[in-house]
Amino acid sequence: MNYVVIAVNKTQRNFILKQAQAKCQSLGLRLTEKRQGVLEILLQTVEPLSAYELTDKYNKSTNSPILAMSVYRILEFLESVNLAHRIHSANKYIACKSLDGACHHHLSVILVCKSCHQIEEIDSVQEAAKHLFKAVESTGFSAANARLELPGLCNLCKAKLDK
Amino acid sequence: MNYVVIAVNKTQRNFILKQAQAKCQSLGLRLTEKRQGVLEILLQTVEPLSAYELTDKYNKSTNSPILAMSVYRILEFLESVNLAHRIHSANKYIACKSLDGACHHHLSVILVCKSCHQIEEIDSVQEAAKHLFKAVESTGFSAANARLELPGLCNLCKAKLDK
DNA sequence: CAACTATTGATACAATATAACATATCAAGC
DNA sequence: GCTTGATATGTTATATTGTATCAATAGTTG
Repeated sequence: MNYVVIAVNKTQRNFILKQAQAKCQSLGLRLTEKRQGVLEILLQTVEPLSAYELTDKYNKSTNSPILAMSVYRILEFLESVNLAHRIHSANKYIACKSLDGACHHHLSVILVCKSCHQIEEIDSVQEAAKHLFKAVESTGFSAANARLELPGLCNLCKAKLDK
Repeated sequence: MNYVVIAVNKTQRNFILKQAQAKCQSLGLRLTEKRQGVLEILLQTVEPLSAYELTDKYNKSTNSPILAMSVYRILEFLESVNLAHRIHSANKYIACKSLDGACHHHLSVILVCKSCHQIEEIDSVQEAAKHLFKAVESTGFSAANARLELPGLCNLCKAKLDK
């Protein structure tokens, strides 16, 4: 069972957006128009986007443009409520596409393909991740609420390289 | 048992440098003077350094200065032979301070303290890391030779915050 | 409405990283 | 030794990513 998907369709997008709205409200925060707009673009996009790419996409899809500066601020906000993730190894950003309320985020695992640069956030290794976190915490380090970026080769690229 | 240390003394540094020399030689590669110089500075420094900080330190300690461009290239080289690691979440670099031949690098774990920004590369969670990697690989993704950056709070900072 | 806070706009700039081409150094074969 | 090819470094320019700062606007609360 894997509730995290790569490409979300329109229905899923709207569902996530509604959940996002609810989440912000329950935290006493505002998912403003611009913030929602940024999140929507991230949700519509399969590959991770840099802040500037995101800005461009945003401005091509609207007549009230936004500045890169604001996008950075909005990304920070979205990250703080776990609606978006920053991929440090690529300096890019993705929407969290979990459909089940984003409850696993304290130890989510993100696979980063070195060849095609696609990102996949997987839930199916929760158990193993939990063990690793426990092992780490037994050293005295608090690794709570961490995201794990795992570089490697995805299925498709491996197949291509095998040819 | 933990063979990875944070601060290495002069004896350890020389030992690591010798191992590094041997390693490069065995790979048919050259650990040139500049490359060794960069590695030495990384080894002498506890905190991770940015490429530019590294350049400055290098140039303060020599009369044949180096350019940031070269430092980037050298870091790339050192990384390719696992003598240095890039900390993506900080855009900084550290020397690998493993004293036992750097054999664990296909799944090393690096702890990054969000408060003091200290880095610790730990070997003591090998088993748990191995399991996680296996779980990931069972999804079809090849995560071999990956480094895991784990953000969190280190022992010392946790103690401080408890006060 | 007034005062306050949160959000966004706008400009400037810092920090990080890479591209492109030139030059130097080293090792191997002649 | 000399040439040649490969590797390494120098040099300059520029791209990319991210932050600081202050002004303006929108939303909220009394």
